[in-house]
Amino acid sequence: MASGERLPSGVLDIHAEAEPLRLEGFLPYRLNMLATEVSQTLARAYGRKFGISIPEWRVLATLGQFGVMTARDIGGHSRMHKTTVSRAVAALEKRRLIVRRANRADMREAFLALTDAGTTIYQEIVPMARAFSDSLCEGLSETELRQMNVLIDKLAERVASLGNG
Amino acid sequence: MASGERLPSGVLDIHAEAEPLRLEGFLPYRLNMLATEVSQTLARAYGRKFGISIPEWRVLATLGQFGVMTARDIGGHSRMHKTTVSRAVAALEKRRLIVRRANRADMREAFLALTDAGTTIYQEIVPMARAFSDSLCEGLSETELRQMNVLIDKLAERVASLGNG
DNA sequence: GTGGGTTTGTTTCAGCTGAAACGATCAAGT
DNA sequence: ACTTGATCGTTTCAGCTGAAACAAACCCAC
Repeated sequence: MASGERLPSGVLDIHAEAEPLRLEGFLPYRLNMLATEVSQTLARAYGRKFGISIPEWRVLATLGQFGVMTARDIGGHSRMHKTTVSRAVAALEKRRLIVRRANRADMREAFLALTDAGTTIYQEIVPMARAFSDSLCEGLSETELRQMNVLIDKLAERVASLGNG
Repeated sequence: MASGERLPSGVLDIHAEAEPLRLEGFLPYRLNMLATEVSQTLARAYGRKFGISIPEWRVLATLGQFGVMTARDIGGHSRMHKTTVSRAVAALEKRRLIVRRANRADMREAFLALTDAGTTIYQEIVPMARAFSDSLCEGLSETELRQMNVLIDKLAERVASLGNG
């Protein structure tokens, strides 16, 4: 049976097989393909150039944006698992791209911040990331871009409520 | 400096720091967050119920859609790495959800197809996946949904050309 | 202050992933 | 037929991921 075809009205086809799912038209699948491709293409770019993994880039990006943060807050903002953050932070600290300073008011956590070297790399990656994003959005009108962001927000809100509720 | 603010025209601020990147407004990041959340929420649903991983579900879905295929074609259509396909196929075959039949015309490859048990599970997952997708798209108008698909296509095409060219 | 429960961050461990090497098969040229 | 090179699929191996266990520090009621 062709997609979109209908049974004669009033007839319930209890015994018919379910219509097969066309994967390439299935929104969750389409979203995931696109996002994976986008993410990996960008990651290849800065990975080749700076030897930075995705979690490491996210830590750099978060610290570049907010200045000083704890590992917990970095994870919260960039939605990374605390173990992922812990390892990315350890790697970046070893390469002296970030520093860890004690919080005397709470010795469990530590304040993290970019070093000068870290800031330098950050400021090299940011234009690369922006150029990539701009190039990606080339061909989308201003209206389409706004629409895309609205749609992402709506879907994100929806999936969050599906996951929890 | 606030986002969107401009320097006085004619002035190049050679020495100014680059504007920090707002991660939560950065399209590649936003896309990835959304897709990951959508994918994992759906995977949790059929994972809990049927003990099926994402690669396994993709193999089932591809075979459910196309009937008989080789591992190579499954990977090509669902964009999975050949080792991922190989392992998903082995697991599904062990559970007798798919069968492998030799291609006498080319003994390197094998024809794969759903068994009755595999078809049964497939036909149970499909409505669940459809319901999830429908529920996700609730709140999006027909127009917005069309627009979303147009935008995904445009971005996918664009990122493909960025990756290769 | 002490004990019980919580929070921050690290480590351990088991599972997943993909690059690379591999065996088997095929196709084409000689 | 034999060699060469490509293709299909599996296995190996090294790296990444997150759940769970853990240590250290915190908070608070008693």
